[in-house]
Amino acid sequence: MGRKPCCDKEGLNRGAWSAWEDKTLTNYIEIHGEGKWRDLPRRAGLKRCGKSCRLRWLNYLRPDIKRGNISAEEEELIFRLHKLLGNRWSLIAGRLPGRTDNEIKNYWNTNLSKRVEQACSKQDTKKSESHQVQVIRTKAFKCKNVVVPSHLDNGHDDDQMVDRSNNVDPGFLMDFDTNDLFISDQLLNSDFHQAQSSGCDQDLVDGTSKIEDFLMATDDHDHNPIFQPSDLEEPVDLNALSYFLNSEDGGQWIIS
DNA sequence: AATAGGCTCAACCGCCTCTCA
DNA sequence: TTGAGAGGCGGTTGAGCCTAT
Repeated sequence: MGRKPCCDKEGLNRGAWSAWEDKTLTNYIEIHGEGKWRDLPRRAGLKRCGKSCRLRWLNYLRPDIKRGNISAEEEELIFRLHKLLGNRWSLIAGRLPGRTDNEIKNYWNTNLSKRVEQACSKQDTKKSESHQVQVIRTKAFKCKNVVVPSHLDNGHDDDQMVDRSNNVDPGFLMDFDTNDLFISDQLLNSDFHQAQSSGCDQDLVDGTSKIEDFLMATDDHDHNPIFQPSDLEEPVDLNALSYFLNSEDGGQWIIS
């Protein structure tokens, strides 16, 4: 009944890892390499679940793990990537050498999320005065070429649509059911100078500029078959974004 | 010095995706 | 094409540490 557990939990150690277990796992992986996690505990002589071994190695024992405080630069990058990708911790971690998804997730939950909440409450106050950001977002979703799937375009007003896409940049629509990302023609036309001159905040301009770079990079059809001009009427899924982030071009624009 | 409450982060859980036979 | 198993992922938990009283 139900799914078979990944391993027999009877007689297995749980909780914090001992120094001996760490050493045993490290020695085994140094000799035999990563992978075959299910068999690894038995082969290595560890009384642990394979998943537990994998997690311990990836999050703690790997030699390239960077320990210590997150730098201001890393923090800025996490902010930007989270704004773009949402809670895609592994994707975010992929852009921060030596950092793990678990570490970034913890850091976000304990530090950055609070600051974002504070910033949002400040922004709400600001919005009630000028409605600048709201206007820009509404414009984005009213552009004629916005790709809106029929099951989302069900008569909700713009505000509700914006609420669903709060974790990505304005001009994007995130379908949380399918994880598809939709882009408005405001961004496709790259009218960022207008957005800038209209007085929207710097984060908005930075966010849209990043996506402009993304779209320009994906114009290289030979090297980026995932996203082509003919696809503009189709949703851009996050795998495409992931592909870009993991490409050389992606690294350049994130780091620069 | 004792302790209650808050915080951090390693570890676990369960679901999802990918791979391969 | 399909189903089982392995790996990967994000959310959650709880032990241990820190801080305020």
